[in-house]
Amino acid sequence: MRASLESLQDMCLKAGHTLTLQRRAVLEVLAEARDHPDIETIYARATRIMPGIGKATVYRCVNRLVELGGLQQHNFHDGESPRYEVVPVEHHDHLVNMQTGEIIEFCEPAIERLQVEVAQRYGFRLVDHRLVLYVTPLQNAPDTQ
Amino acid sequence: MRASLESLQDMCLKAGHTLTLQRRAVLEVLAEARDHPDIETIYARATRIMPGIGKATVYRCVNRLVELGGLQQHNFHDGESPRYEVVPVEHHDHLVNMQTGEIIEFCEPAIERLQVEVAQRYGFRLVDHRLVLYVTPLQNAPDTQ
DNA sequence: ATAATTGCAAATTGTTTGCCCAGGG
DNA sequence: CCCTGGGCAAACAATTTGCAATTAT
Repeated sequence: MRASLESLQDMCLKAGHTLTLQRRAVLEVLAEARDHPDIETIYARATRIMPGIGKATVYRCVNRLVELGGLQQHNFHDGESPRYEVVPVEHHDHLVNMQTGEIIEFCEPAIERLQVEVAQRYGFRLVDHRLVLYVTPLQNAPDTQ
Repeated sequence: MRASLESLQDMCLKAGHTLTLQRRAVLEVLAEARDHPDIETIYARATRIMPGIGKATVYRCVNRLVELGGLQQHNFHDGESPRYEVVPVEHHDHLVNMQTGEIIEFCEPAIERLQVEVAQRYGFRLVDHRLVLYVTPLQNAPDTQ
């Protein structure tokens, strides 16, 4: 479950932003994405809804959403451009299938609890975290680089 | 515990690389760093050991080390340049003090075990993972390291 | 109306590459 | 000596910004 298109629009309006056609297009793309797209992909999809939209506009819109806290930036792959995901209502972490690039969401409460514990052990309060598991399918017996 | 300067030098020699003065400087910087420096920092430190070293040389050397598997790249902060760390002998994860930027290493075997379990639950084999905890001091900042 | 926003192109930033010379094994 | 590798500057790629024209409220 992720934030709806309406809640993203609300967020923009509350921040005093105008709901232009291009902004609507980007928000729609983001709200419907199930695959953690990068800017290039978001741009391509937004172009289908709003032909002629500029890439700079997409960058600006995405960055604003991130600042507003409605969008999360991920760095799943070193050296590649960041991926984006509308902040989910219920938290989850990610599993990256290195064979296909597919990204799977999961949540393991036991891990979440342990993270809080570790932070406390060092005298801190856990504010946020990133956990990404890089995996390969079990049936294949791929390399062990 | 991390790989020693000597083991890094060995790694380069075995790969057929020359141990030039500038390479020695970068390796020394990396072997001695305790703070996950970025390229700019590595460059600055290497300059003190080997004045006149070019930034391109630092990039080349660092990238080669990463390819050889002797150096790890981290993306602790979205939008900032990557940080580097000599591959540690024993695995650990990281805790980022958001107040100071300090990076603390930790290892929680229970979390490690659960990660393998989660991967299997989805039909995968865990190849690698990234876990970063973003934290703030509870009250008074205790010492670590 | 009027303040925000767009598209474009130019500017930045971070990183890589081509080239020709220098130094390590 | 040969070949890797260094410095420099130009090339690149990704992202940001300035600006005049445009659009939402």
